[in-house]
Amino acid sequence: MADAVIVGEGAQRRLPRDFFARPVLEVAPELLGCLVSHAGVTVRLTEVEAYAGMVDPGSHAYRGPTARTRVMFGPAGFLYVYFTYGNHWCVNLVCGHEGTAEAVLLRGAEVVAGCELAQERRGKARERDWCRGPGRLGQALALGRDQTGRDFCRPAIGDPVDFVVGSPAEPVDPGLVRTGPRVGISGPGGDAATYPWRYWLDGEPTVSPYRPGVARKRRRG
DNA sequence: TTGACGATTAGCT
DNA sequence: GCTAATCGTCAAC
Repeated sequence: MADAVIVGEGAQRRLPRDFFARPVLEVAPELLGCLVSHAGVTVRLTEVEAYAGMVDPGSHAYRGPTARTRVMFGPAGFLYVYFTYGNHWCVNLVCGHEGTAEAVLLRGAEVVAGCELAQERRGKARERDWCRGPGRLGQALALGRDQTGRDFCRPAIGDPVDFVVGSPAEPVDPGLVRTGPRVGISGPGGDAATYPWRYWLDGEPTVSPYRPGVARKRRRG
């Protein structure tokens, strides 16, 4: 059953590449409620953010491809995992068409299977904080540098540690979907901070707290 | 080769 | 509420 996410007695189908190969602003809200499984833990997404590549000053891809961001410029259906603040790994799902560098950052989720593993990885954190924030989510799912570039639309043959994005176990009420400015954005465009490209499910305790980006001095040069 | 910065978090007041 | 921790990345030198 490498082609599905297992939750209890149910199995949700892996989302196909066609699902991700669309404009990121269409894909991102539809990911809410979807199941993500990796390394023995399955979560239900409650919060995501869209990043629109080279036209988005808030995106890592804004300045064009680098060794780190190259995977974002490839086809949809691959993981972009980046390291930040000396401690944390954050995971993105590459979307859109090749060359557009669009991606969805997974920011918040609820653990629905593999609770013991998630708790072990998250130490003494409370259950609602296991995946509350992109760094925590990455830790609970045991994601790191090795996962960048992984094709999550195709079963990992011979690899017991698969990464799967599956359809929701239960339909999501569209009336619960909220949008707002993205967290921590303070890029050179300024306006990027105001784009309402953060999506979350209203009332979910696993949605991370909003924090505006801090204004910084211009980099030298 | 260098050093400022960061799509954050945990811990403390 | 505030801030230290921590290190990969990338632009500048």
